[in-house]
Amino acid sequence: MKPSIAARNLRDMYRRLLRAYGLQDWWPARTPTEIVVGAILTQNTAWTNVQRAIANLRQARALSWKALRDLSEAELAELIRPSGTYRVKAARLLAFVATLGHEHGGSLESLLDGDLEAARRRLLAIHGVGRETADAILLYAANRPTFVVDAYTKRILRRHHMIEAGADYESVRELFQISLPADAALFNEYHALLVAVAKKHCRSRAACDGCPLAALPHDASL
DNA sequence: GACCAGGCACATC
DNA sequence: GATGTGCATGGT
Repeated sequence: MKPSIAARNLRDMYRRLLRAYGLQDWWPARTPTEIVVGAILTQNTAWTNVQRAIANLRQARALSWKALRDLSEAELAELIRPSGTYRVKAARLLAFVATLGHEHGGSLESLLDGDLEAARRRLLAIHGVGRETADAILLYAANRPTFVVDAYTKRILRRHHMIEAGADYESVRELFQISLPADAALFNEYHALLVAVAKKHCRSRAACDGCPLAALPHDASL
């Protein structure tokens, strides 16, 4: 697909979703610390379970870098147990805290500021931070214009013939980056709208009925 | 009871 | 570079 066509399709899709669902206000005004913690805890996990874990951390007054650093891995694991894969995630949270302390003087701003792609590479170098988590942290905690690609995003774009089967993360992200203005509020909203439409209309073939994207060329079997 | 959810690291080919 | 596997909970 020619880049100009893909760009037009992406913008058309956004207009349809926004008209159908309105502003989603995803991951609004919370502390950057809580957003980073949530981004790691939500890896392959339903958001309701992440909220339980975050509630535990808040209850334990552990939602700050200093408090997290002072917890043992076992203590942290116990607090975040409801979010699943808790031993893995405890190690990842502590890896993030350690990197922040050792290489950025404990300043999240210094980690996330500066050239966007450079900041993204710094995040990706942290154990436990992959592409989606890095982009979520940059977008939601620092308001940087990087698009968060998830399984829903790929599925919808695939169904609408906008990407190839098996398209990798970076190529899908790049499609958004080059097709849309670099606007964090837009990227935030677009991603939230994709999740909303997928949850409502992509669970089964029959669920396609009433989908705001049904008028666009698509293949519901994908 | 299977399947999924706002993935990632690691091993293997 | 692509594919397979372990991690582990709570909801449907």
